[in-house]
Amino acid sequence: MKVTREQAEANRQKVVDAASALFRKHGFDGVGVADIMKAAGLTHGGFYGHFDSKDHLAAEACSRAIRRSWEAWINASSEGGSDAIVGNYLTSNHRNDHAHGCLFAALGSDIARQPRVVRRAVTEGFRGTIERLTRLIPGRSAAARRQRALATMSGLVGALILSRAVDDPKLSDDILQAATNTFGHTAKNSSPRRAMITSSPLNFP
Amino acid sequence: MKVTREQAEANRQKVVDAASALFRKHGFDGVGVADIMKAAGLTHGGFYGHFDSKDHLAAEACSRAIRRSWEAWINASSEGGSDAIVGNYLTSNHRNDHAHGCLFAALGSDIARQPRVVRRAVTEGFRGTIERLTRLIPGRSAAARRQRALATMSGLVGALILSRAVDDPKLSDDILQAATNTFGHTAKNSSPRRAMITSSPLNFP
DNA sequence: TGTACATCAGTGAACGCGCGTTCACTGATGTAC
DNA sequence: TGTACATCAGTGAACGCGCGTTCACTGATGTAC
Repeated sequence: MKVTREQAEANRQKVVDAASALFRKHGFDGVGVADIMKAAGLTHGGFYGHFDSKDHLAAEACSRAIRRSWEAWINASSEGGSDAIVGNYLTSNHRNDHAHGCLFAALGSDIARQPRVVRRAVTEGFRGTIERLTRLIPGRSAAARRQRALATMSGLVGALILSRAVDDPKLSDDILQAATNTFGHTAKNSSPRRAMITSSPLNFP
Repeated sequence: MKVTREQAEANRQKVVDAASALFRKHGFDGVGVADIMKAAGLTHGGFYGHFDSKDHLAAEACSRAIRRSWEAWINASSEGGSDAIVGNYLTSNHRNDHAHGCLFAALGSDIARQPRVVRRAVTEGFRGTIERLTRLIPGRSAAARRQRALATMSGLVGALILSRAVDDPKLSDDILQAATNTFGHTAKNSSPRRAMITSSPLNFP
């Protein structure tokens, strides 16, 4: 049955949103076109009226996931600078909620194996994130700030991925804790601390 | 046709080695049992004489991949300490050769979605790596050294994953460079450098 | 040591299933008059 | 504004393919005598 043009556009957006959550939760190969359409309240047959292929949807879903989540973190952390971002990012809430968290952490090692469309979308999303992060980070020169942004990003993404990979909750917490202390506090050479990592002041996106 | 017991055991090892490379290169879902057996010079039918399931092979392949590669880096870097490890790890050779590189970087974000056997194997491999890394890293207390090991590991894995995800070679190099400067040099607050990242003194495992 | 037989590592066809994609169809929407 | 028709968003069956796994079979190995 046909549907109004606005409804059709709204349905399209629901599909992208559903994909953006499901891909992050189950991986690109762990979720099918039919699953995504079902989550959006539709049937799979109509998929190709909206998208050229599963890969094209994946590219859109990645762009949106990156923009949404990082915009929220960066906006919420604009006053606290990079330390606030680290604190908002490295929470156990974020670790436990793959579906709405950082796409680089949820799908990072898969992206290198994805087709061109997806990699391009992710690369642009990454570039945008780094640009905004660079503005928030202190440093003498623009180059120094960008370098710190790139390194901080690496530390955050790596820590979240490892904390999720590991089977032991204690070890997982240790990883988040170590990364929080190392990347989050300006005083870098401090000895281990026991800051709160169990929840975030920001209910992350 | 039957085969000597030693030959059978050798074949089994070849399968694990093939799997360890192919999984890192193409992902768990990107390679099939038949592909692995073919790479080991066998046919797929004999697979279940050696392994209970694809997942059980994956667990063994992960253990071996982690042990092999990290033993090599740590042994080769034992004199230079953590700086040497960072230098040996964050090379463009390593970035370009997924099949023989760090398993955490190659499959990191997939591991959280793998069955128990695989996650357990990876967790034990990670623990072992951190223990050895902790011994190499300077620091006042054991806790401080372990914290530095965990954070350094996060930085390395994250940087390699992002440098592979990104579509633009220049940006990819920038990530490796930033991580090398940040995690590799004891003088942490130095401004950006142009150290060589294009190749490693060690032809990594 | 030599022979006869049981064992079992490896082979290749087959099964069942899920996936990405296609397609004929439906019926409400949008448009021409 | 009202009517008749064309459009097209969404449906659900179907197709082709690849995958993990099973199984009857083969023939060299290992063993009992």
